[in-house]
Amino acid sequence: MVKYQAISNEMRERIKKGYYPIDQPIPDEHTLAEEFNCSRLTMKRALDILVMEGLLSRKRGHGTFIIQSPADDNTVNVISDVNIGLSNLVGSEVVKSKVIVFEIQFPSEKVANQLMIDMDTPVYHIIRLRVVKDEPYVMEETYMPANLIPGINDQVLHSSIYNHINKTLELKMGGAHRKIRACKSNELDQKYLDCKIDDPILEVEQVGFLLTGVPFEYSFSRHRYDKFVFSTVTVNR
Amino acid sequence: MVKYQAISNEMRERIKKGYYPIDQPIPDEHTLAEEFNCSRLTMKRALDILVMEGLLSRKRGHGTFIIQSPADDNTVNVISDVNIGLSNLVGSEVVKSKVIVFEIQFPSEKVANQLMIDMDTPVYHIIRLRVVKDEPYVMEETYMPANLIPGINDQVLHSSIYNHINKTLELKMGGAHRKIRACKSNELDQKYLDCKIDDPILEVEQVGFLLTGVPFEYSFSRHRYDKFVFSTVTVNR
DNA sequence: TAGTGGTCTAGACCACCGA
DNA sequence: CGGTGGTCTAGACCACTAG
Repeated sequence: MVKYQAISNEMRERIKKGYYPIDQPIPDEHTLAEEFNCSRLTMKRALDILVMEGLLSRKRGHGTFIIQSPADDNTVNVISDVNIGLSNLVGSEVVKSKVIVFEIQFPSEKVANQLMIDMDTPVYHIIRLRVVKDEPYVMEETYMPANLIPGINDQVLHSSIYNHINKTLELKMGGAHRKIRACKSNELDQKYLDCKIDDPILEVEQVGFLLTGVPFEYSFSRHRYDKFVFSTVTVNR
Repeated sequence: MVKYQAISNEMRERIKKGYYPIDQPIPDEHTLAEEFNCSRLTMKRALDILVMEGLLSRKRGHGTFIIQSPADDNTVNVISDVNIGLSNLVGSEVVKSKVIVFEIQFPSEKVANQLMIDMDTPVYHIIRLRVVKDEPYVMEETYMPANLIPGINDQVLHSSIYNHINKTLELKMGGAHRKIRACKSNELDQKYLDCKIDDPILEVEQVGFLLTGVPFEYSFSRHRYDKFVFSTVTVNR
C-alpha cells in the first residue's frame, strides 16, 4: 500500500465517520499535508481518489467539500471503475454457468471490426447462462480471438473466463468500452432467462482490451431487467 | 490551455493519425518529456488523460500502448466523464421541451433522503418531455430544492435548466451518481414518448450535486429504447 | 541487469475565489 | 488582498518486466 492510498483510506474513514462537518470545507491541502507528513502533491493525490469516488468536490480558491449524497442499492451494481467478471461481482454468492453455445468460427465483419482482426482469424463464439442462487441472472454472448486467448474449454467456461485470462494466461486486462441499452427480449432470453415476452432486457455491449491495448473480447450481456442496475459516479474535473 | 492539456491534445492527434505504430509501445515518458520540453511528471499527466479516455494503456516496466479498439455510434451517447444537460448533448439539433408537470411540493421521504433535505423543505417537481427533430426523445422527472435553485419558471423549463444553474445562478456542477436500468413503459411513457405498450424504457436515475457537494437534483430520465445508448469507457489503474 | 512506469519530495508560480 | 486548489519543475528512489 503506497502512501497516497493509505492517506486516502484514512480520509475516507474520517469522512464516513463524520469527523469533518459536512457544511464547511475540509482543511486545506497544505494543512493536511503537514498533518500526514507528506508533500502537498501526495496529499492532493490522496484527495483525487476521493473526488473520483464521488465523496469530495473541489473548487480552486474556495476549498474542498464533502458531497452530501448517498449511494448504493440492494440490486447488484457495477461500478464503472472496475472491470471484472461476474464471478467477482456478486460477492460470496456462487455463480454457476450453463454453456449454451461453444464453438469456433470465422468472425462476421462486425465482430472482426470490433476485435481489430481480419475475417480469417478464428474466434471463439460462446453463449453462457449465468445463474446466481439458482436463478437465471444474465446471458452472455462472447467473441474472443482464439489465438489470443487459448485454452478455453468446458471447465473454464463453467468457472470464470476472467480468472483464466488473469491467472492461467497471466494477461492483464486494461479496460473496456461499454454501451448500455434497453431492448426487447428474444426467444433465447425467454427460454433461458425465464422472462416473459414483454419483459425488457438491459444489454451491455462491451469491447474489452488488454493492458497492451489489444482487444480480446467482444460481448453482449443480457440482463434480467429486475435484477441488474448499472451504477456510475461522474465527477467534473 | 495548460501545458499538459496541450501536450495531451498533440499526442491524441498523433495517435489518431497513425504517427505511432500500433503494434509496439510509444516512446517512453522520459524521451517524450525531452521532446516536449517538459518534466516527466507533466508528460505523465498528459498521457494520463489519454489513458482515461481509453486511447492508451500502460504497464510498469513494459511500456505504453495504443488501444486498438474503435468506439462511437450513430445514436446519441453519454460519455460518463461529462455531466451536462441534454441541450448540450445532441449537438446542433434543436431541443424543444413540453412541460407536463410543474409544481412545488413537500418531498416524499425518498426524495428528501436523496436530496439530503428534510421533509419540510419545499422542492420543485417537474416533468418535461424533451423533443428532438419533432420526435419525442426523453421524459425527465426532476426534483430540486426550491431554496437552492430559485427562479425556475416556464421560460427556463422550455430551454435548459442546466444553463439556468450554470449561467444565471452561477452555480458550478460537481458531478452525479447515476443508476441505469431497463424497465417497462407506463401510461405516461406511452402517451408522451409515443411508445407501444411492450416497448421497454431505458431509465437513468441521477443525483446531481454542486461543486460544494450539495445535492441539487434528483431525477429520472426515461428514454425511448431505440434512441438512446449510454456509453462509458473504463480503464484499470 | 537495463529500461519502463509509479511514487514522492520541496519548492515555485499561477488562477481563481471571497471578503 | 489572503487563501485556496491547479500546475510545473528537477531530481530521486522504487516496483515491475523483459531478455
